[in-house]
Amino acid sequence: MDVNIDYCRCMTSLPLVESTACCVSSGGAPMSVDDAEGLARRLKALSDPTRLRLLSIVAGATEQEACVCDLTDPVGLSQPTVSHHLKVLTEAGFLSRSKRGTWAYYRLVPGALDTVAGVLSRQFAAVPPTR
Amino acid sequence: MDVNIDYCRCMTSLPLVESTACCVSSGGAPMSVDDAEGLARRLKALSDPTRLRLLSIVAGATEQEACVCDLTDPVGLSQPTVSHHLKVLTEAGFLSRSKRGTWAYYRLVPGALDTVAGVLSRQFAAVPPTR
DNA sequence: CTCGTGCATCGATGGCTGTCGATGCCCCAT
DNA sequence: ATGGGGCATCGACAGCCATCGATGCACGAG
Repeated sequence: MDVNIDYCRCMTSLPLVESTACCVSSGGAPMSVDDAEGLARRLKALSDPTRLRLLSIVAGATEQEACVCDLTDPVGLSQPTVSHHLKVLTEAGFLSRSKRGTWAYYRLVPGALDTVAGVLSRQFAAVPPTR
Repeated sequence: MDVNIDYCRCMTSLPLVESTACCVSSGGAPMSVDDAEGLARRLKALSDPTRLRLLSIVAGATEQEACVCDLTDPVGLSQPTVSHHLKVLTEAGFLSRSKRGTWAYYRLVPGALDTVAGVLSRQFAAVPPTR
């Protein structure tokens, strides 16, 4: 809001005189707002110590599968809190949930973490000054 | 707090009777609390759409370098807010700051994002049931 | 020296979020 | 049918955070 179009004064400064202007011609287009929000939402799901530990426990569990009762004690939090974190991770696409009998089993979604890691590596690769 | 050691009843259930126990023997040790907090802190710095866009603008800028006045208009936020975000990214180790004259130039710290991406890929690699 | 400019910091504020106890639902065993 | 246990949801609450205007600081230009 209040997008004051007064673009840095880059366009009004003399060329070749870099010491009097802080111009950046931005070789590549910046990340789109939508892409940024999507990636940020997934990263936000990962940016909690408890959730990271839950993921690592599930990843290291037998058959890469764990139910809620397996997770409350290792992380030392209440069952509602653990359920909440698992829901966040599931809605972010990192865990899948399958209910069998009275238990709800969570497992890693294959490739979900690698996808985020790949975006982090690629999206922000510094473009060498070859252009 | 209140670590009630009542470990799931896994150890008290009969072996081979999987349908009456939700046991998980957890092949690999879960992520340590310290590691989880450290990674979570770095991911939290990345889990904001504005900060992701700032990183991408810096990455795409000429010489991979940009000052604050280059960044306020593209993201459409006030200068104090942009300064705040840049500080967060700098303290998390993703940006470096160098002041030249009146301008403060920010640039990507080489390898910082790749390190986080690598941890995400490796730390949670599903251990195949080979043990 | 003085003025203007780029930037960081401060204080305030509204919104989000991690946590818990209480509760309700569903499924299984008896 | 009845009881119990696993789990999700609800409501509440405290702490954190993104954002802003105002202010202060440092540096360069005149």
